[in-house]
Amino acid sequence: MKIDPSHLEILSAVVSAGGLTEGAAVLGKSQPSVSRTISMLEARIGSRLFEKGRRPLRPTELCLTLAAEGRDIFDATERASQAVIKYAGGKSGTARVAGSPIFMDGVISNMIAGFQVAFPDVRIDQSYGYASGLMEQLAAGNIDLAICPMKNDHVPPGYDFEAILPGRNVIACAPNHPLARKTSLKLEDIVAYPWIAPPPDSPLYEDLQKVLKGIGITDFKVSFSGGSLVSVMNVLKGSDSLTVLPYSVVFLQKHLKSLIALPIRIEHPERQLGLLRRIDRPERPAVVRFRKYIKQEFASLSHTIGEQERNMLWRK
Amino acid sequence: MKIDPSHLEILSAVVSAGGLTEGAAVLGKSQPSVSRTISMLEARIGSRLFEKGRRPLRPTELCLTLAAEGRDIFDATERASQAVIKYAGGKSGTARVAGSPIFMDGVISNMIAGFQVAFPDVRIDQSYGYASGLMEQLAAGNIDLAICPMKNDHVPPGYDFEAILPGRNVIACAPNHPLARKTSLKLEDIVAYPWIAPPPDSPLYEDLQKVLKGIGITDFKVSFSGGSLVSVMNVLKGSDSLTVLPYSVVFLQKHLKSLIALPIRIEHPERQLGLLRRIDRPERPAVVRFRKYIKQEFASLSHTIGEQERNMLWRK
DNA sequence: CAATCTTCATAACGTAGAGTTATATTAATC
DNA sequence: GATTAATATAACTCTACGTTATGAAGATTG
Repeated sequence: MKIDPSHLEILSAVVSAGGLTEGAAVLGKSQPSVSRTISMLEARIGSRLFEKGRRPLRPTELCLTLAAEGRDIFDATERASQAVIKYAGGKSGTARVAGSPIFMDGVISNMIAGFQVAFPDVRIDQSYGYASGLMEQLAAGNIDLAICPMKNDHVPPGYDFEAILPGRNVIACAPNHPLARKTSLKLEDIVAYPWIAPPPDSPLYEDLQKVLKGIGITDFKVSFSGGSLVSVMNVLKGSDSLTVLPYSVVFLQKHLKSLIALPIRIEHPERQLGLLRRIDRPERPAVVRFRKYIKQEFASLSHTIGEQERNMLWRK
Repeated sequence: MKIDPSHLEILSAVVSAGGLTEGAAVLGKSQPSVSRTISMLEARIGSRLFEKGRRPLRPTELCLTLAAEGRDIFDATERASQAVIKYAGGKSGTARVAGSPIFMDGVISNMIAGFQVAFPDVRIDQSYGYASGLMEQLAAGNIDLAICPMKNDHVPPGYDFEAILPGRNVIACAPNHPLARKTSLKLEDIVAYPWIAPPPDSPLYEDLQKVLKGIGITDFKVSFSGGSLVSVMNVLKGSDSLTVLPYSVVFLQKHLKSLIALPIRIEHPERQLGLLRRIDRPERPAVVRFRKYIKQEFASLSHTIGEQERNMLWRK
């Protein structure tokens, strides 16, 4: 015998409310509706649920047993509703995000930490990639959001791009670098030092070349290449090398005293860092929440950088 | 947002079966029916439950959460169904039974013990009373079944009476009574001993008088009256008293060596012991089961008594 | 890569049942 | 016995579930 679970829910409401009228009120239904539902349930199970001809409705033993199950069912649907609300509000679920390694490690992962504290039930799946690969992953539906530099007017069709930070690179070195102590810096000062390069397929590698060419250096020595941010920082720290990194990355490492930017204004790429996603694929709530969180964090970061900026002297 | 619990059940079936078609088969429904139910559920909660355009249907995270609740709901309805089946089969519930004290204590309670072992989830509410009171209790709906002596052709309208044992009384005494050793008993032998009487409102009290009058004793001494069976037996054991008791009661005490019947055939009442119930009130399954159990036990008891009977010599 | 297979989605339609309001019954109370 | 309060019934509408038939699309295979 298959019993309709919602009938048990109704039964439970009637029993705990202490009557048909009150039960119907609790359920937000009319009294006759509930009355008939109970009658049909009685007919179906072939047993009375309430003693006949008793006016403060008296539940039978079987009724109480069934009502207890009804309560369980009510609780389960309630939990389900809450789960839906939580999910729809972006407070649970998964956001799959990918981006260029240096950015993810140097900036995004710090932001993710804050997000996790605020929304512990949202799972973040992070992976790495560069623009073309990221777009493939987006198209294939393997990731929900890409964080990468892109020229604002070069966004391919089918994608949406929100700029969150102007592309801006700096020459970076370890805080104990000889040049860090110099008060006035000349271009000639930096040519003597070896360079560390990001992985050759990274857009930063291209930036490095352009930057050095821009300041007149065509022949430079790359002493290390291919590492992730942590490796780059470690090598910088243990040597006199220089490198080119996004300013935001260096900025966030500053208080850790592991990186500083040399006050030389260099050519900045025309790209902007931004959030890339497929326009056709509906965003899951957790992704929306994560994306907005990241946008807000970057807005705040931009502002902080802007503040600091005014107190600094940059050489061209 | 109110979610229909049966939708969650269906979702759970689809998820655990691994597809719409299999899920529908498990549920005993057609595939389009299940398909549409899922679609409507998705529309109602505003989130996908299965990833779009994936052919081995892949549940989303939210879907798995809801399916887990669906499983709980399924389990609850299953428990409810089992409870109904158990109840309808008379294997759970309550039977309220009442009867004359001596019978209840001496015979019925022994049978109840066996019933409880066989059906531990049936609760027996026992109480005491005599014919008129029992009928009132039946009429008021306070008890389901009365066990009492009644003349077969004197059953009042509205009641059903099933005879289960002919009324038959014996003169009983303790096993260590002086008369117990005598091989041949004469009526004159018993007049010397004091008598114990049941409560004055009991039909047994009337029987006692008739019996004694029947064997020519009009002037007898009642040394104790009003006790229940245990008190009667205790008094018998500690004195040389005699009493009149239903043969079935004495018979069942025999192996306990606490009572014996004197082999004197006395006048038996025209009443029969039987099961009395209201004809208009539908019997709950547990009551049916209990009543049939008692009938069967009495049939077996009758048979056993009949066997013993043939090997005994009764004096008139 | 076309063909095929499998599985899910959609369409169309009948019906059960859950909702409503209005009203009749009935148990409890004074 | 009259009154009151709660439940049952009636009559009707409409949602939604069930069906079968069929279309569409991802997966698989030669």
